[in-house]
Amino acid sequence: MNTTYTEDVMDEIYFALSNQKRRGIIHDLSLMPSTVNSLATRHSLTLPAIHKHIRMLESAGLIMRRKSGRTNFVSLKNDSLMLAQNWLMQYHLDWSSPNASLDNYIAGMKE
Amino acid sequence: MNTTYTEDVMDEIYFALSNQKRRGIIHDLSLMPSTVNSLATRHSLTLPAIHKHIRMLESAGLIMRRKSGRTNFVSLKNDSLMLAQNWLMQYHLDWSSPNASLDNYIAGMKE
DNA sequence: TATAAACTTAACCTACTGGTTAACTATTAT
DNA sequence: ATAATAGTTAACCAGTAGGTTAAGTTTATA
Repeated sequence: MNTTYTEDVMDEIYFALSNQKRRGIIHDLSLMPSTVNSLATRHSLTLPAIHKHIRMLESAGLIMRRKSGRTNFVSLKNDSLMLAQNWLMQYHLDWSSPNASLDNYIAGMKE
Repeated sequence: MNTTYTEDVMDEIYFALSNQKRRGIIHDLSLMPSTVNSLATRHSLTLPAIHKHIRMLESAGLIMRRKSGRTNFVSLKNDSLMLAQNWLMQYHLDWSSPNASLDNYIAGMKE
């Protein structure tokens, strides 16, 4: 099983989420779809700038676009967000017992 | 309430997660704490290279280090992972109804 | 038909990533 | 005391991010 493809996608997804403006865009879109122009205005970005963010988000599979006339409607696509979350979820298991293990480990090594 | 500090941390966390090797390191550490050398070997990275990854992960609050003699033990720190997950969680609410909203939205705009 | 609107693309810039090799520091072992 | 181990730091490099301004394209409007 080759997991490299998935890993590359994960890289893209997390990178897309690593920018406050892009997280803001995702937040906006979680409330309702929007246009490129409207997103640019609300996030105080020029059109070329928002364009780049949108392309990144789209390439990561986090959003989708649909053209209607000259207007581009952008909306959230949930699949990739789920992928990111699923990865994080696997480390949720033992969050109840925080960092106790390190001391034990070091103690064990010193014997 | 100023959320900028938290947003900057979020940037760091997600950026840290946007690299396969760093995710691999986190995975390793989720199983047991490790040393810098051991991580370098297992991920086929030179010491300076792994050092940079570790510094990023530490700066993002995802891991912690403890020096014992000349050896550095690295272990997972769960707080930041939780922060990242919490952000993703808020978009989990309506994942049952995927992308139906866009068509409705466009239809609404066209009236 | 001419103009405006809504993007898109190109070219440019500074800063940072992720790796390298080489040199350095601090601790442990012979 | 010398040498090996474990890690850090510095200097370098190609590639990319995230912004800019300017120019181009497609669709709607007056």
